[in-house]
Amino acid sequence: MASIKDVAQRAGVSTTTVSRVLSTPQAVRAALRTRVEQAIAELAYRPNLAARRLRQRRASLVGLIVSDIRSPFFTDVGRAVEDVAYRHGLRLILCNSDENPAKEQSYLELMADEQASGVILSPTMQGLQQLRPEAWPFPLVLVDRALENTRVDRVVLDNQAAARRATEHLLQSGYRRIVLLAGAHSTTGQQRHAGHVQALAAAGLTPRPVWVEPTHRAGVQAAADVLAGPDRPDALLVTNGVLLLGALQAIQAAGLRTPHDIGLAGFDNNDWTALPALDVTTVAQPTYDIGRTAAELLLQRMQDATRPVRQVVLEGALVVRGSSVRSAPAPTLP
Amino acid sequence: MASIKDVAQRAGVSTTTVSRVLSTPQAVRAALRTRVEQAIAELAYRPNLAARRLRQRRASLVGLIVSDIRSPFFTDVGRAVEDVAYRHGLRLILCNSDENPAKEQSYLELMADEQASGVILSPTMQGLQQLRPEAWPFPLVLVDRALENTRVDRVVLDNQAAARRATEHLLQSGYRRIVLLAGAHSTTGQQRHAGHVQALAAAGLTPRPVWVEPTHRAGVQAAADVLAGPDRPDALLVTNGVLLLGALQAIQAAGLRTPHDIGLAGFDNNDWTALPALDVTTVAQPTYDIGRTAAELLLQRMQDATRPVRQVVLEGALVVRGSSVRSAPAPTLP
DNA sequence: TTGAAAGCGATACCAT
DNA sequence: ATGGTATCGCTTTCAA
Repeated sequence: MASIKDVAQRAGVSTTTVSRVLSTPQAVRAALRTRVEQAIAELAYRPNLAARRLRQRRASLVGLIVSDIRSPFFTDVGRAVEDVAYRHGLRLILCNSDENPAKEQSYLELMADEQASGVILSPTMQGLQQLRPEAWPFPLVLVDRALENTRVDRVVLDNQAAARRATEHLLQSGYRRIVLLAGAHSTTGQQRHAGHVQALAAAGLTPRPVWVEPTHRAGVQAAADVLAGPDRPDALLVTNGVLLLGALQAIQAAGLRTPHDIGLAGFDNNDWTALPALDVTTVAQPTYDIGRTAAELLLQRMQDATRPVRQVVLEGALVVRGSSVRSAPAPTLP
Repeated sequence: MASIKDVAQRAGVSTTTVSRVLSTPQAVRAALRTRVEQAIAELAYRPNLAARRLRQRRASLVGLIVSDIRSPFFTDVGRAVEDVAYRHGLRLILCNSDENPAKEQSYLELMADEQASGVILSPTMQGLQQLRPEAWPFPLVLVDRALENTRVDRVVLDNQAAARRATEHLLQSGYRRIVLLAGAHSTTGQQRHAGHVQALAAAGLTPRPVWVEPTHRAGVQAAADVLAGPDRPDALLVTNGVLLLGALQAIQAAGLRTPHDIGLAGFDNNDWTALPALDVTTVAQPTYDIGRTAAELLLQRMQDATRPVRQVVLEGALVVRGSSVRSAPAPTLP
């Protein structure tokens, strides 16, 4: 493995010059620069990152810690972050906390140990409550989930508005006994709950939220319980894609059909929701924009640690499909 | 940021002793060790990984480079690899090549730059053809995709047998005009094609393979073309989960119903395939086992570079559901 | 069992 | 514009 010394020797210059060719080429005379570049090519030299980091005391590397790597939402966000990072010569390390606060903590420590230049985090609820951004040696940007009073850059969906619109849509379709399946342990679940309650209140209706662990299994079980219980709802609104699939599974297992027997709408416009046989109404999130914006916020923060904290709020788009639209229109409200 | 010097000073020992407490605690007298450990705790000391790597010339870190981060197959594999790596004090870096040979190459170089201890790779076809395992400074284990004659450890599915069984199942259900939608640019697609052809040949039937880019869009398009073309097939077999969803989309868009109008089966037992309204017959892969085995092969190779190359072949399980079973049984073959 | 000191490979300061 | 040299923080001989 060739080192900077070997390159210097071969080019007949000092290691300093080689280093400069690598970092500030315009500071080296063209003739010398060419010789160095040739030596680099001939030796297939690659700088030792460990040595560089040791000296510079930071790595050209950003971390993305997500709560569920399987979610298309986060893979899309990840792709956007990677695109931006790559264009700025930063490497991306992807970590999956799996909704586990201990794992999340461990990955944040990994990032500190690796001397990451910055981290984008989709925190667990517990992690968010304990989060002390200033305690970490890197700038932090939150995505998807955040608390109002946390003093840290973030980009989130207008969850409340999106849930309100989805609920209003269900009401307009004539559904009245709506149950909300809300993902537990996340701020998004709470905010979507708030928007849902808001819309119901405006219509003079009482909310019926059910809080569910954000797993497929739990989604199936909770939906099945609700459907089998007393006063079966005439519609379900589900606050994330995983639970939405679970709810649909339970609906079909119970022999019910959307939109007639039951209305259905939910967050995350995953591929399968568009299948004609399912045709599920969803709230589509601007996933790529979310990731791109988060990466940009991080880059700006890396350049200026003192700039004011920014929150970017993006809008979701309601994709109306057959699962929430009854052929016979509901009677108009008074 | 406290360094090993600070710890040594506080504990009244040399840096050598601190280093030993960290790596070989039993080589330090209990009394001293306790003092050092206390100093470490008081200063919240964390070793500088860059310095350690620079000295040791390798990182306690393994890479997993997958071709599609969105696939549940790879996220399951990733989880297994992470579990094993974590238990052995190794960190995992997850990379997504996105079926792009250039990205794959770039990530392999990243791993070399990071001085990774080992890499698990699901290669693109082009990457596989050019792959020179001995050219990398780390041991390599292939998952999911491999060529017979590559001299490298690997763990793969018995793709041919699985495709043969799936095809035999379709034949037993009475389907005769079967079209195979096969993912292009992958050894798995080719091997599954081979198993399919084998089963058809045994039944005296002519294969009708269609090679498709492994994206959702391309899957929809290809299936739509096949369904609208002359001599419409009576069944589709699809070699991966992404294309399977696309095929189902096209089937439903064409107003066809499984299993009567058309039979359907495919690889990857993704969550949505179990929805009663879809009920798609699939080949389930032992994803966690694949990941665990790959990680174990890598660890063994890291310990002994000279051990013979091993290939582990795992079996898939055919999950028969309604999409491929006609209510009226087919006439028995002669 | 413990410590002194060399050295890993790069960068950054200070000369020239 | 270029080079000499100290230095980043740790591990690893080697000696005691």
